[in-house]
Amino acid sequence: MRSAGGPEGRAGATPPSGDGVPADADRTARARIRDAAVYRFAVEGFGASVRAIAADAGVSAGLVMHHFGSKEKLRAECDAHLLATIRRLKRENVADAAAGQSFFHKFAAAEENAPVVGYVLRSMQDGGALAREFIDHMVTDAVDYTRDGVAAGVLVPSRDEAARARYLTLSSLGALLLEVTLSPPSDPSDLVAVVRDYLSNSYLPMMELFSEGFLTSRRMLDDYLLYVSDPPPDEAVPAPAPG
Amino acid sequence: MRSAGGPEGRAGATPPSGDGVPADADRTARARIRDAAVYRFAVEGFGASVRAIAADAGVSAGLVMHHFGSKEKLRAECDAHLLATIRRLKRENVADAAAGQSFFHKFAAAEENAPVVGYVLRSMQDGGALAREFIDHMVTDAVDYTRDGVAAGVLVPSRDEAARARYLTLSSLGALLLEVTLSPPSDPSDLVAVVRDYLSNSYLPMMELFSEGFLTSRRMLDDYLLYVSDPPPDEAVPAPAPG
DNA sequence: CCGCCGGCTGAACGCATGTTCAGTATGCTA
DNA sequence: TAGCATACTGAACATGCGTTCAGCCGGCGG
Repeated sequence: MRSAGGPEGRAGATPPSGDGVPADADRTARARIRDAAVYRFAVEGFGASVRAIAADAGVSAGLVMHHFGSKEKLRAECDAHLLATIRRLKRENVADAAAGQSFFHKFAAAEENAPVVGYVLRSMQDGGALAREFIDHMVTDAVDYTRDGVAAGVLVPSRDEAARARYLTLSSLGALLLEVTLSPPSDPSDLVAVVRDYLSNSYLPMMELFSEGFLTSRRMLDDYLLYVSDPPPDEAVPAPAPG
Repeated sequence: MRSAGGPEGRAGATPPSGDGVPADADRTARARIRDAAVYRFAVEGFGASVRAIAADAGVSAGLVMHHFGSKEKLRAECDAHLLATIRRLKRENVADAAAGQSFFHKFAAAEENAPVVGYVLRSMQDGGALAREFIDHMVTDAVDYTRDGVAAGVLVPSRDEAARARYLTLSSLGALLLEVTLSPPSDPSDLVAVVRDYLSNSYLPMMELFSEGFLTSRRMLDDYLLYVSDPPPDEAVPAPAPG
């Protein structure tokens, strides 16, 4: 399919593609490959074959190697591109982001960036560098948001703000990751639907927990605080789990 | 290594292995293969090769096929075995399990069942049937525990106990999964150390959240409750995220 | 006009995988 | 002792993978 230098050849490839966002056919093969890779990686995970990606982009497998050198480097470029996209989306939405979760909710529930969400989730499954970076960003943001919230008096202060921010972020993202992994959408375009369902199902318990707590007494917390302020002599590390 | 019918041959294989828990060499090859598979799967994930498993068990790859038919069936048997193990451990510890988390904390922090924990985490990463079953069990248990806790007056009641149990379970397990995926132990035997570190780091924020909540006012919760009791006419599904 | 260079293909290579198979050794049964 | 089922091996097969390579084609500088 698509013999080298056919009727249209790589029309419009060498000259700058011109205006705005070009249609799929009218773009650099390189860019098409990258986008196809993002999509395939999001849908199938990073085990997706170079040949499948190449087929999606309408080129040969050899060309992928020609442009990117190796599958690993291709993935690295996808990671970089995704990180840039996320940063842009974040910047665009920072205005109406009130709480830490908020950005992610809006972001993940938006139809148009299903591939981005899928890719990030895959990266989390994989433990890649992107996931680490993404989560660090989320944690940093959460620290900022909670600081503001505490200052404004709408959030309860914590004895260890950093630990709380990390805990809340890991819980939110981890739960979502687990949910999506457990019941993956049959059609990848349903990803956002699954995400939205999960978010709407967890909203009530989350709000209850955030507003009313879970334990009726402070005893376990106080016990723990007492415990860490005066630990038993034979143990350096605070504690695994008193309860 | 270990040619067919060497000096010791399959000594003690056909006759019942006799008493108690036999040493590694003195056991059915079939059992050795299964255990090696559990270990490899836990350490490397389900991409671990049949040859590697066979080598660990000290047999040829062909024998694995002879006993299990296919890699898939081998994994199915590992799943079944793990599920049985988990149920046993649960039964043994049900006595001193007070809260929903408690069992899992003790279970995951115990040195001896690192392979079990690793295998379950891998299964969650993979989205396999075992993970679904395991989590369903955890959720069911959480429902029971919270019912008891609410009845005893130590836990705040929820407007949707099932949803809360699921939310709490997915959050706990998801966060742990994410943490381990993000910074996997270099030596697989360090798994429980990583788990223990994570648990001790999240204990304070968790206790704070459970005891003191996160939001200082009930407004968001009340808004949501008002919203679901009288939803806007153009929308069937409750809500994605008001805030 | 020529030659070159870069985008691009299709076939091939090397490797790892799951699986098959013919064949060997061993213990049980008759 | 003969025969048979079973445990087991080592080589081989088929497949899919990432990657390499010789070569085609077309635009562009001389």
